[in-house]
Amino acid sequence: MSHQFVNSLPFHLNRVGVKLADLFGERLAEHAITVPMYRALAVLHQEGPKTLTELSQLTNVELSTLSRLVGGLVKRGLILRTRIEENGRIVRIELTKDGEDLTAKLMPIAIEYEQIATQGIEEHEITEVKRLLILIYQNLNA
Amino acid sequence: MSHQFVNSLPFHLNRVGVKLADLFGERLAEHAITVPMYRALAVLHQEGPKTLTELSQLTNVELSTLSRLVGGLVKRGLILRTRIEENGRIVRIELTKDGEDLTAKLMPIAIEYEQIATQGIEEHEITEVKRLLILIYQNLNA
DNA sequence: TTTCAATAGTTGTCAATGCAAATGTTGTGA
DNA sequence: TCACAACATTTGCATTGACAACTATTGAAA
Repeated sequence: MSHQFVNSLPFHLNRVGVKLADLFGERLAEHAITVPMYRALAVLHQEGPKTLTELSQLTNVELSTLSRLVGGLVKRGLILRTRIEENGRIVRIELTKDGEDLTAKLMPIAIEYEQIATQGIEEHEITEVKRLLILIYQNLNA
Repeated sequence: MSHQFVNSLPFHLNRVGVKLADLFGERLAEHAITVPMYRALAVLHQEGPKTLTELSQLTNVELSTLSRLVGGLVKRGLILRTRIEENGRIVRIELTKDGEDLTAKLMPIAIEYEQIATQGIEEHEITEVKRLLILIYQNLNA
């Protein structure tokens, strides 16, 4: 069978990814939060304090973009950014109480959209999709 | 189980999508083509002439962005853009010979990356992922 | 038919993004 | 310990991209 762009994996991935981010982004906007911001908040909530580089890798947000994004969240009192004592280059990024509270309010919205997305699909099928997406990611990084 | 962002479907989708676009985009850059440009070219190649709105829906590129993107490709002689006779509002967008030729050269690169991405994964598993991504997309549009 | 709403596309403006250069800090070999 | 490479983050600058406003054309109601 010849290659058909509109049936390719990248096409389907992009289409779903864009749509999901659009919908979720609309809802986040009510809280003056963007999707990349949410990614940062959610990772910090789940994984605890991180350096900028770590956070960049975990959120797939480019370093310079993330640096400014974090700056904004610091100004809004949602994030704390401190140079650590042991190594003056490294920065420790963590949620404040306000940041934790806001993230806790936003997570149900994320869950809601994940539920909408996976309606009528078996739990084990979603698990399988995730497993394959992890494999694909590993392939791309090899 | 509590919701874990770094195990959520959106997380995996975004991660793979960004990585794939990065890698493919690097290769396209040698031809002065961006990923959104390639999407437009590939859709036109596969589906034939389209209006701007149709092309926007098929490529998931925003209208105003696409308008300028198409403008650029017209200047480079890869695309033809003509107002149709029956309806002066509508624009007919199609590949030129040069556009067809270039797209034919780029498609193997897309196929190459799809192969890299799916290495070691069974054909039927990829088919299944695509099927589920289509379902998810439908859920999001309902 | 005339007016007004709807449609299709383009352009103005400004925020978001990313690369590359700059800053500041730590590690390392002579 | 001194010079310099490597590292972590930030900032300058130029591009991209999106929303909203605008233009042009068509359809539809009065």
